[in-house]
Amino acid sequence: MPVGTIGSVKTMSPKELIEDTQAQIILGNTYHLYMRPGHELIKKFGGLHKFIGWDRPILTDSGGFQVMSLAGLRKITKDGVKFQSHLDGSYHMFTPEKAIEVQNAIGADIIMSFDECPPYPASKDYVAKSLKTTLEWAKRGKDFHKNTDKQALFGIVQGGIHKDLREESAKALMEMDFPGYSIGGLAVGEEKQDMFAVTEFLNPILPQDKPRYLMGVGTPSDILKNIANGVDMFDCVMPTRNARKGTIFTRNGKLIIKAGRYKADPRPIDEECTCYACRNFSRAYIRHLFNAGEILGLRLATIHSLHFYLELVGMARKAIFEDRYQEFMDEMIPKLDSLMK
RNA sequence: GGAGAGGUUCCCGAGUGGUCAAAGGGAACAGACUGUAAAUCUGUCGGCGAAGCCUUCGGAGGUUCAAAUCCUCCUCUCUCCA
Repeated sequence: MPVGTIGSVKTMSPKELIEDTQAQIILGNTYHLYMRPGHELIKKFGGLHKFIGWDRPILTDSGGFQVMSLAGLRKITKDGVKFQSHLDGSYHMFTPEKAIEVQNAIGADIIMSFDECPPYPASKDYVAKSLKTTLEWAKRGKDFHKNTDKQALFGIVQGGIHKDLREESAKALMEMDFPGYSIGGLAVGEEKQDMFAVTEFLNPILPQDKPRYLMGVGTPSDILKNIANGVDMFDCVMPTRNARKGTIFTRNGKLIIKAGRYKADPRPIDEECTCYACRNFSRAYIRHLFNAGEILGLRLATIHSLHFYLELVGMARKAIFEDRYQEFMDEMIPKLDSLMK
């Protein structure tokens, strides 16, 4: 799922997302859309789909991630989180009910419980306490959410890298019976092996017939490995953010387009790729656009990276259906996170 | 022809006796980025393996313990006047 935090997958029009990257669903963010332009305004426009001109599914994150990423601007209490706006310094109270109310107004198809995403490292005591709060908030949010026919509310499994806490979290949420389960609090600085250990551990615990969404992950190889651990859905800013900063993902590894080695390289970003950027433009040209600060460079890099991510998971899906996923991973992973030289 | 200003490390540009291998910016080069306060941030940027040494501030001499900085001549550029 490409990430469009404030109602826009940066540099991409909905038309490009559909035609050039094959995106089926995108993300929005409750905290950011609440702060600007405001959920009431979005509601007046008939919801986020209409406001941004996107008629495919949308998933909104609840603002739980901002509890961590805006740590300097908020205070957590049992009732919720008091944020100080990163835009104008004004104070705003987010409660689990408020997060649902805002998400109801925004109108995404899949919405998230309000959670605390604990930082890493954090003491186990802290993670346990935070988890308890997050579970209470999940219950409160679920009780508050009435629009269940049109908006599927997911619970978020927390618990850091601790298996006992993860199990406690998953089972408590399953008791509440959500239509889908998110796995949060990973890829926040812990060792990769710890992240994979958590998804592997949760795989047999979470229900088979409900989607599992690993929040905020990740690199191409992270995604393939977590698919092997039973994850169905991913979102990550990496393909878009890194593309804008000149690191482009390909099936042969990361390509840093600004590197001098591509100055006169006539090849496309990826010779096997069929995306718009690769069909029409050389590495030399895209590098030139980046070095000259031209917006088109950011756009072409984003088109390619999103196209690649979505193609990659499409290939993974196909490999699963053909019962050769392990083989597929063994072939792809060594290349994916290498640095193209 | 006369008067004045100036030539600094890839570029622009500080620096007017020692703390200067020389501020700052740009360019260049290398990298980071995981539920987006991000078209951002970090590092390198004369040579040698570090302490240190060597070469460098238009050119050639000179003064001084010490010169990018002071003096002499040469050379080139720019501005104004004729």
